Amino acid sequence: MFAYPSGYAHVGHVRNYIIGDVVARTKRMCGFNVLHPFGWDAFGLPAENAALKTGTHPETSTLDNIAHMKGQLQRLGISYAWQREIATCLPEYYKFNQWIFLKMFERGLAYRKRSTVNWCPSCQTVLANEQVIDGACWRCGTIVEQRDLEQWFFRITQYADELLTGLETLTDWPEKVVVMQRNWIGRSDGARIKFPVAGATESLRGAGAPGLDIEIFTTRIDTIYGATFVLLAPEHALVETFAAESPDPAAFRARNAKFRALDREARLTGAIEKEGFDTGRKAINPFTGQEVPIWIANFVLAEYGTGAIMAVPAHDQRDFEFARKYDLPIRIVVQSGGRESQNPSSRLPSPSDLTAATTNYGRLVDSGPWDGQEAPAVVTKMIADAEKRGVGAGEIQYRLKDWGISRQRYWGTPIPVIHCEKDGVVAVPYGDLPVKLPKVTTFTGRGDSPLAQVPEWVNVKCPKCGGPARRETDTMDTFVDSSWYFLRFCDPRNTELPFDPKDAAYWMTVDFYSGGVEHAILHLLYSRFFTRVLRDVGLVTFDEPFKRLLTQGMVLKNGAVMSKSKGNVVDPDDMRQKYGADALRLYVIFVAPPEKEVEWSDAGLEGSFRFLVRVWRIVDHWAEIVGGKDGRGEKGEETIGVDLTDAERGLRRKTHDTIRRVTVDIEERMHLNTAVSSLMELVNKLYAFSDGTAHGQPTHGAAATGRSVRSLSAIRPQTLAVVREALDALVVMISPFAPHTAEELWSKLGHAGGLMKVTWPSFDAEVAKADEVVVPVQINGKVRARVTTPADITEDQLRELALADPGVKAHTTGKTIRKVVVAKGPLVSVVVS
RNA sequence: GCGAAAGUGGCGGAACUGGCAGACGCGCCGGACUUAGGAUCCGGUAGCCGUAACGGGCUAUGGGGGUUCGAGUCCCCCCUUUCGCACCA
Repeated sequence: MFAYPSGYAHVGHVRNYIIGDVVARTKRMCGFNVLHPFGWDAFGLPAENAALKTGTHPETSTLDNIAHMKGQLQRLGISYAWQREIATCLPEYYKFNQWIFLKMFERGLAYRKRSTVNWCPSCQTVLANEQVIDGACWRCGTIVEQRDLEQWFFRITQYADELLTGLETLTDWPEKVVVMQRNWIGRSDGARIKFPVAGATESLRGAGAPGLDIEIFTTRIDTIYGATFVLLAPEHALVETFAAESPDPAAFRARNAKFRALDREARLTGAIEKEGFDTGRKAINPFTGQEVPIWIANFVLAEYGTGAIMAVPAHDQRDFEFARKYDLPIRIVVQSGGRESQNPSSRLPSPSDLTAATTNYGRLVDSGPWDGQEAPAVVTKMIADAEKRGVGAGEIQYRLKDWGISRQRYWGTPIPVIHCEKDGVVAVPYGDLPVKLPKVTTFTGRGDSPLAQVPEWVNVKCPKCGGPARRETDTMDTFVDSSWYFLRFCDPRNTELPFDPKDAAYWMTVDFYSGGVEHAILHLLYSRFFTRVLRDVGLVTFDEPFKRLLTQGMVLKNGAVMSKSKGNVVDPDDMRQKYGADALRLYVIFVAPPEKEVEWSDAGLEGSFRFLVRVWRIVDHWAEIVGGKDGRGEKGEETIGVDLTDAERGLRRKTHDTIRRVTVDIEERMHLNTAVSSLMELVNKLYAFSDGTAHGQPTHGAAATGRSVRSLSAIRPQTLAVVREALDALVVMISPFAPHTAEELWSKLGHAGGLMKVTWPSFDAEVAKADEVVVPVQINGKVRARVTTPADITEDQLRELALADPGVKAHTTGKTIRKVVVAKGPLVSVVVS
């Protein structure tokens, strides 16, 4: 588990940890060697922002917060391997952020470029595309601005296709997350096609330039005969060229500038009116050979594809609207609907009758030599044709962009490079790692990198030439820290490598990973990327880091997500003081399945508390007789199962059936809430078995005497064995949920040594099976009778028995029996008429 | 607009692969124990209609169709909610 040390954990956070702990404890008892570690995502803006306000250094506040939250988790009895605790703000950790960065730099996976980036004016730093939600900063919700900056990027796009195909192997991930990642990566198969600019003059081409082409990207090359104009993004490189040679360059530029401004606004608010204007120039459609006008349009995105498109108004709704608005030609080249016409041209609607674009694939018409052919076959052929003629080629586009990791902030990992006037960008030698964060004490929040204020840190000698040089003053996005922390857990104290590959091979991959859906793209995509990079570096041998993913629901209070500012935070420490850690643990598990959102309820917590008291009481009731020194052992195990009364057999069956259900619920289905209800049923059964004698206040051991109606000598050894079996199983199975209570009860039952060494109970399927079953009999689909039969009855016997039943006869006499179905269940279904 | 998931008592939720809908808990009602009970134990609790009695009948899983001996579960249409994507050419 990994958490941002905000200072306090509320029950929403804690729910996630409890879910993990239940699984970890169960697996441990099942004999697995479980790695259940905890770490701190300790770098980040909030600590630095707090420093701006309060003057407390981020390091101080972060370490204080960690200490407090760690206490909260420990008090809840979460069984973390604290000896493997890590914190990303420590040089021992971030040294390897830098190490990995250098490996990526060597491989060309970390690079620097100037580009337009998302700038959050409130956080005073840039954001990756993934970190901009609806045009706003993912952290503070401020609308982002665009800035032109020189930035470090990770070349995640190099792995785009692998990240996409890898999704298919993630069968234990929620489909929702897989779909979100697939959409984010956004692969489009299409073609890049050149539309030469008609009549390109020497001045336009520039001296010796090969020719002036507009390259467009399309996924619908099959509609290219319907491409009746070309649209450029306002940011397209040719726009300025066209402006310069236009009759009124100033006006041209002004109109375009309006689009660029509008375009940014549109991205933030949603839809805008599609607008554009004619450049006055023409391009040549390389398939039809016809000249088509070139326009600039505000809805064409510069950052996707080539920043230019061929417009096919008949078969693209956006182009259609644009064409109608500006009265541009529309040419239909795909038959709509399909089968209604064998004679294509005769039934085509007239373009002027169209009310909307038809976007279906279908038989081509009015497309020269391609007439009558259909997608997808024709798409392949047309791309091949374009390649042959040198006017284009097949191309795959991704929506995914490279990951901008530079942050102009202090509280993060320094990027380990040095800028030398002579040698340019030089990597810090591995031997000089870590590049430690200098102690900056004044935070201005100005938006330049705080590290730049520390001259003795910034000014260094170039590792190559020894000349004067400056350190990079940006720090890394904190998502870098969290992209590989799970690997560090395998070998957290390694000083030479991020981790020993042998340790990673032993522990990885992560079998069970849980967190909120908010990580569906950001963290989970970056981690998948890092894992592949580290694979290529040779540190791991697998592609996917997380085998099974659970996206757990949030805990709401008064219908809203808990937050300090809303004042609706439920503090686990308060609840623990009132009801105990175990009741809190049990409640958050029982209230709903892990992946569902829940509304916090004190009454529900109280119910869980009551259940634990009830467990305590029933164990306490029997403890002395069952757990006493003369009770355990001699009179015990050899007699179990032999010569039992109905009630004893019933309890035994319930015990074994409960073991089965709870085991399946936790280990396979992750239905932790129903595992608890099964345990509740077992407890109810134990009360019924105890015949109303187990009541009164919970005692603390000896006081049980006198309340028990039966003395030890009056109890059959068989009874004792059956009860002991039930109580032992109950206490062990409840221990993942309520470890403290279970531990206490375990010793009450006379066991020496704690639960840590106990193995999970196993069940006997034979015992768990009922020996008599009540079989419902349906007549024409309605249950009309029930027959009681031995469980091992054959189908034929059951059929006869059912038909002979008086209740069934009442519905069948005088009618014809059409059909009798004996179904597993079992159930008998009779059809009469 | 596109895509996905979900919709079950007063409430949270069960129902595993198409097989007795409502497990378990909360709440509520009743009983026992008690000077007392807001503790505890026992029992009841989907709705409607009947009965002297219950082992009675009907209707019920957002609405409407369908497949099936049998549908909360599968298929089609619609409604609502939540989430994701949103000019990606």
